[in-house]
Amino acid sequence: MHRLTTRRRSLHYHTHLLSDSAKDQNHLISLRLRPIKPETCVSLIKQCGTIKTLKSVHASMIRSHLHLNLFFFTNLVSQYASLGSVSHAYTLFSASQSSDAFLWNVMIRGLAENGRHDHSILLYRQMQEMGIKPDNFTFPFVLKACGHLRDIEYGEKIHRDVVEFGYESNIFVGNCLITMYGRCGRFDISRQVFDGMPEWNVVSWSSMIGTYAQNSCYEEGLLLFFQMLDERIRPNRVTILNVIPCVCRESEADEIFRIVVNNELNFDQSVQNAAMRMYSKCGRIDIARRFFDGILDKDLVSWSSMIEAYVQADLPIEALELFKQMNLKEFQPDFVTLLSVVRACLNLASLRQARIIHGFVTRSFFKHEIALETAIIDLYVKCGSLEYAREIFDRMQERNLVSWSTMISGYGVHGHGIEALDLFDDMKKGSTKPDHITFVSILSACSHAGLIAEGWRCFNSMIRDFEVRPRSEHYACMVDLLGRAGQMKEAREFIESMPIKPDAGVWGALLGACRIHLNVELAELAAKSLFELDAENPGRYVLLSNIYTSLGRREEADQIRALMKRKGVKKIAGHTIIEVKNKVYKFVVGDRWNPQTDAIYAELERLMERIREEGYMPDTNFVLHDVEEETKEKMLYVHSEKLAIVFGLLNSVPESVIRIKKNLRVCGDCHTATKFISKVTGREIIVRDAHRFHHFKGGACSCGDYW
DNA sequence: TTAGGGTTAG
Repeated sequence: MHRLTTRRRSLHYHTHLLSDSAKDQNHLISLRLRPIKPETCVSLIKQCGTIKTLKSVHASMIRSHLHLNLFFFTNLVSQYASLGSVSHAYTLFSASQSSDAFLWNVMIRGLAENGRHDHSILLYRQMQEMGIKPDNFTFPFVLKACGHLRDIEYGEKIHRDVVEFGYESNIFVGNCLITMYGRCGRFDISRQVFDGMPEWNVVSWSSMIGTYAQNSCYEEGLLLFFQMLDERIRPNRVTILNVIPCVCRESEADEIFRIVVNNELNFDQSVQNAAMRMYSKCGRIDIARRFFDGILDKDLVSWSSMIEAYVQADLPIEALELFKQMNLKEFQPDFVTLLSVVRACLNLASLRQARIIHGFVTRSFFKHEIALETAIIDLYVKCGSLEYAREIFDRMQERNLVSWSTMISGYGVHGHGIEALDLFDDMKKGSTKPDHITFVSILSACSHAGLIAEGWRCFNSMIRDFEVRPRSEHYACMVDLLGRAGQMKEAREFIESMPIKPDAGVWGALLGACRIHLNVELAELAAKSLFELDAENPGRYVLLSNIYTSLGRREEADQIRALMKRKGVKKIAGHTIIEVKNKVYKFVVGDRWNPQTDAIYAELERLMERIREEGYMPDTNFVLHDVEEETKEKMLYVHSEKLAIVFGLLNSVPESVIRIKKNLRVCGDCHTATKFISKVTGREIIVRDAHRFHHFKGGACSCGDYW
């Protein structure tokens, strides 16, 4: 990350140099005309806009036999550093015969401002070893460096120095302490410093608010902001930038916006960008878009923020469209933008889009950023292509824990348990140690593939070999593993033997297993806990209701539906998406929005007839409504999965693979029907559901009917 | 004092 910051900084300097070059030309000409006088020396140094000019001034000073005293030295060091040349500054600094705190401060600041935070701290240490006392200018620079490095230990040491040298009541030092502790995640100490200060300025308030924002203490941040207004302190634009991340409600957003207007604060680009994010976070993507459209000179952050807003709002198509427009305007996406765009694609499940974005990344400056490469591996996994995912994984220059875990879980969700285990073995041979997430990946891979003995082996090796203590997620994976395999008694005993209290994930795994094996007794036990622990989750109620329906216990199923209504829990509407000829189409149950609706329904009718001849029997247990059998069958026919598949069949070349994505778990009847469809049409159909992947081919599914 | 996000599972 620091590398990126430096890169951005140098880019900034570059433009800065260009704009100043004309001014510098005049500067150089005037230098040649007259010798340098001591009294004009410092102002000449400060006017230099490029290293080249500064070097000429420096040379003229030597040519003019000017005595380079400490004051001139310090100004030269400072100017070299602020023009981005730390090496020149440091050479000069080291060459100085004498030194004082001023010179050291300038060098420490120069290092910190050029992203060399660790060196800046090192220099602070050396300064003390040399017996030079730090002053009220030293502390802010070096505290800032500690904040950047998240080095709280050294930050605390400097805090002790602050007390020792008697700068505890200095408002500037205090403000920097607040920020340093905040960046290190200790907002509680920041608050102690804030409360202990003898006086505050607008920076103190802003820093404390920003600290709360950074540590996700939004309530506290907002509270302090309004307290600040009560104290009649006028906020500035940085206060606004700091408080904006704390805003979670539309009414608060309106209030902040009103304050900006009333105080006539500069509504510049960064405030506009922030306002945009504020409204998008409150769920008002429309207002965010209005702000975006209103920004006259949009910068990369504006575009990036709006794209991310669409991703957050689960509007991937809009996000990608904006990305396209951004490229047309010849904005080069950077690391942050690309990560957003990858996440947009992830929600779309479009392999074609994944290829395009991958191409973009490959041509960009950031192609070997591990986070981005890993995100793309995950993207290919989620778009159904393990081959591409593995290709990138194998070609990575560097892999970290996350890359390994991603690839392992990729094999897992596609039901390739053996490959996941092989990769896990490879990982163990190297220097990367698996963590708790790797174990979730490998255990769920075993579960998806029904590998019970291997699952047990992994679970037992967690603490023994890797000192990873099982968490509730791992217990949930084991319950899932045992339950899917029908070992219901073992699953129950496993839960009873847990050393920690089972959470919703554990009970949910048991309930899911009960749905497959129709075990009402255990289902009711699990549901009892779930209706307390996870009362808002509609999926839990639907599962139990389905179990009752499957066993013909309609009254109890009705009771569950009534319970949902009473509690105000709404079923999530299912939908399926499919991409055809570069366009993404979305289907809901009984959908008639598609322009090809008539053709789809006609083909559906024909297809259903054909698979019936092959032996398909509609499983009407998956229809919740209390209606006649024949109507039930009709309702199954129009499930979004089936509509999307038929649409895919109608609009793709023979023998191509059909890929669809469902937002919920695929319905049991659709699963059976899809197996038959893959057989009669000879097509491969890949379904991504909320849980895993199903590869349908020749009448069978890769999940082995476990899901 | 300050800007967009932070990759893996469930």
